[in-house]
Amino acid sequence: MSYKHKKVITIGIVSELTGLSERQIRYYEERQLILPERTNGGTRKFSFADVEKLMEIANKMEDGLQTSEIRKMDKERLRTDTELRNKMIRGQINAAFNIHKR
Amino acid sequence: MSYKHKKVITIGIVSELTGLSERQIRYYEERQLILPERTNGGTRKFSFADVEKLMEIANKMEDGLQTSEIRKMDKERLRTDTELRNKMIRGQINAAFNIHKR
DNA sequence: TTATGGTGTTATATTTTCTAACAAAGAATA
DNA sequence: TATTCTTTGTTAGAAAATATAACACCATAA
Repeated sequence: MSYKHKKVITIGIVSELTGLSERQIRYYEERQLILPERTNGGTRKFSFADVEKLMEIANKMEDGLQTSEIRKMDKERLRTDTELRNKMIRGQINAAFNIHKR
Repeated sequence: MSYKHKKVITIGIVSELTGLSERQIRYYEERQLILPERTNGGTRKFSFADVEKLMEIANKMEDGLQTSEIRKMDKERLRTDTELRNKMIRGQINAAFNIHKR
């Protein structure tokens, strides 16, 4: 996996990188906006991608959005991304078949 | 700075990523093979580049090298790299002057 | 107005990390 | 060979970092 997505950063460092309080970070996890991994002992581990995500969340919160709205946007984003990916895959499959058809 | 070089990983995670014991990692720092940063409280922070470096160190140790020899190789590597960079810079400067000379 | 959302703060427990010291096995050196 | 040095494990105790849970408070939504 890429360095960007590897979960290796503890919450104190994430707090420094994002400017968010640990309280806020834990709350956003509770609201399912981020999903850190855990050590065996239960300590949270975040990725740089999580850090980026948290900065986006901070921006949206500043714009007056609620966590529930952000959550919905995330889900919607996932849906359209998945849809697009599937379309592209179907396109590739069709192309592969058509090449050999004529 | 790139994710690869940002110092954000604590020693326990580094230990997991590299397979080295915390004792070994601290010892290699003592021998100046790596230079982690510190939090205000004194906790070490490593980068992915440090993790890569540690894997190289592990290989060299397996080959029977001593930390002092690895240290020398590092210094030598730094020397030649610096030398090469300076040569290239001088080359660029010369090229820039020559272009305008004729 | 009342309920919900977001965050700070506090308390207490647990986990993680730190340094320092001692021991031991193997490698290098006198 | 005898001695010193290198590397690593282990232990102990302190300090730092993180965890959860609860309470309070203000702002905003319903």
